Amino acid sequence: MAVGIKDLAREAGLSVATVSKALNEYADVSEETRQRVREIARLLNYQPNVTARGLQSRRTNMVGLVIPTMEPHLSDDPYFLDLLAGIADEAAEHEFALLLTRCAPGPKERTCYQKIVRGRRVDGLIVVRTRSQDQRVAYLLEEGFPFVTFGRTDQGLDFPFVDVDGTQGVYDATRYLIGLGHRRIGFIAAPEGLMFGFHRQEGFRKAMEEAGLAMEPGLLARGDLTLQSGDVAMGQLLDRDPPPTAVVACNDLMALGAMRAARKRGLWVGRDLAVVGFDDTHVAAHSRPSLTTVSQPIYDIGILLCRMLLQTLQGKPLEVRQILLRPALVIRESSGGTIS
Amino acid sequence: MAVGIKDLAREAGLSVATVSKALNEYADVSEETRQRVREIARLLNYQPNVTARGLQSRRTNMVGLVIPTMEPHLSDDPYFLDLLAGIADEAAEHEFALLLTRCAPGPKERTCYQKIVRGRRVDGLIVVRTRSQDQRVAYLLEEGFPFVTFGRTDQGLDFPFVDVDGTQGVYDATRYLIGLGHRRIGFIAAPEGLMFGFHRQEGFRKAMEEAGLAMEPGLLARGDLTLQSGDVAMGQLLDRDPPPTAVVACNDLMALGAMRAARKRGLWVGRDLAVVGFDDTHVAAHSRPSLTTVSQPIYDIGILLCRMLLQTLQGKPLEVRQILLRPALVIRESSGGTIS
DNA sequence: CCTTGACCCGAAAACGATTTCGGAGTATAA
DNA sequence: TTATACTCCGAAATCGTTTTCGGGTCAAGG
Repeated sequence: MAVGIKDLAREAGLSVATVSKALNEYADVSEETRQRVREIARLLNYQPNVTARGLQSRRTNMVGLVIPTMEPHLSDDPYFLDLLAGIADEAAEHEFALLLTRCAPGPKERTCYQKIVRGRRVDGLIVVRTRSQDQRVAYLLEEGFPFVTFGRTDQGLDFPFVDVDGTQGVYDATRYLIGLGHRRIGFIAAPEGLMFGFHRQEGFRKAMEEAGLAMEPGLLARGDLTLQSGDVAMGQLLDRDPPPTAVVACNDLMALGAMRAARKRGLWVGRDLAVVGFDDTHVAAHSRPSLTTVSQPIYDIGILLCRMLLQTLQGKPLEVRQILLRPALVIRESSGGTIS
Repeated sequence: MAVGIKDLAREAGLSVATVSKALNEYADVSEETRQRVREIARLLNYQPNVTARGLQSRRTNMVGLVIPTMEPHLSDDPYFLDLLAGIADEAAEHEFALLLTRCAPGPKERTCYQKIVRGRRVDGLIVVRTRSQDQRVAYLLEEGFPFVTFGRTDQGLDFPFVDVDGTQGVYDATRYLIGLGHRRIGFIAAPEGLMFGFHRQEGFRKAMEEAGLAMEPGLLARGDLTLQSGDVAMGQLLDRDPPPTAVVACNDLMALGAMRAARKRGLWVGRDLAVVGFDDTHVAAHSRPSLTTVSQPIYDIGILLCRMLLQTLQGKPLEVRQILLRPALVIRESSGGTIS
């Protein structure tokens, strides 16, 4: 059933070597045989065995991505899909494929990466959702394995990355709220260790400090990025006396949860209370009230990440190894809270 | 840098053959050497080269999935991500990885599949979003390549699949609307050729027919599954005179678009007008008003699909080759439309 | 006529593992 | 003592390509 290069050789009355060279644009094969071989290959629908070719060339033509979420359901992070789309599209553009795995952060993670790296399962990796002390980055650097990350880390290592300036984003959002007159602003943080959560929180701190506003510990809650946790966190914030008049959440999902919690208490978000999120996922635009949030071009980031990785795989050094994108504040209904 | 089986052999003073057998639980190697080899492998952090192993075993330990959407951004189909998660999780469970590609339906599609199949890039494929005359299914069957689909087709071919009974789902939803007193019910259909769209529309037709209600052509609009197209389609429906009092959309996204269109015309969905969707994506639960929709266990479907595929790859015949799941109507606010 | 070079082609060695098969060594039975 | 069986181990083939390197043919040049 499967037709190999030997079949072509037999059919053409040539050696496999010549056939191989004919198909791969070698110079030392006559134009005539090249055409003949091509024709036969077309007729027999020949496609070279990727594995064999990979063994010989020591390349897999695949980039890998390990999704590091805890929960089985991924839709909690809707932006992952757009990121994947960007990566897959750019990869396809260069005849690469995307190898997808999932592995929760933890002790098994190292093994997972070892299998991929030492087993040469892919040519390069894209690491997402970086952590402050990221063992994955350290490991890949130590192995000298090609990779690019989405996000920076906090361990003083040098490696190529693309990141969104979360500090700037949340800073802008918070200043906007302050500009509206808000003074008691709550913050729903991400789990500790997540680099993007840290940066975003920094933006909040900075904006508040600049405005001479105290950051009450009581106005800082922490969630785990899920909608439910945003609901719970918002409940804690609203229990304060006096409660905040505005709340910044570390991501859209928690912002949505926060809105739900407010609603349950009879508060009208966008009037009694302002809420802003981060990510500008599709839900943000179509929730009621629509969510004011900070937008990052996630699909394009996927493209960018993949492009950078592929370029290093080709041996070409990157002109720009580290990219920090400035996100944009998107103002919608949820931030129209009254100045209390 | 890379440590191969030869390195282990040299280190252990054994032949590569013995080392290989020691690591692979062969009987003809003494317990003592087995232990020693294992220890050395552990120390050197040996991981067998996946490509070489694959060439020998003629298996890649990968399942493939080609995403067949037209648009670059995938979030239009939020459920894809959960499906991927299910597949990836189940694959990981069996030491498999998921190879992801994207290829829009069209003439290039066949080439894309040929490369994968004849190039033996993966051991088996998962085909999603089946079409009535699906060339992909026909091709895979013709090649005798292992695959499972999410969705049936309309070409009288026999192959393993998992599907959700869209007819039943929309039937239930429509009957529910009829039960509320609605008589003029619109339908926003999916692009032609998509099998799930056909089934869902059938459910609508059946319910209407049973209730003795006419299916006016003017109350049938067609979208392309995006939110925008739902908006447009709803516009057309509301231009009818008299307009429908309820609308069933083929998926949640178009339902959301429909709600937006209604809102733009000053209609209050859930009071002036009923809208129901299909999929029960996360947006559905958190839109305002929340969306009444038909729910399918998409993550579990991913698990199921992958499990079926892996089982056939192991040579075990499937006890159940074709699975039709019954979806559940989830009643929320958007269907609370007045009986006109 | 011999040499040189250009032009094609094929034998064979990789790539890194697995798997077959035979052989050496030792213990047991005749 | 010899035959037999059993335990381990290693040489070599294999998977399907690519790539190196040498050789054969033929025309042109000396």
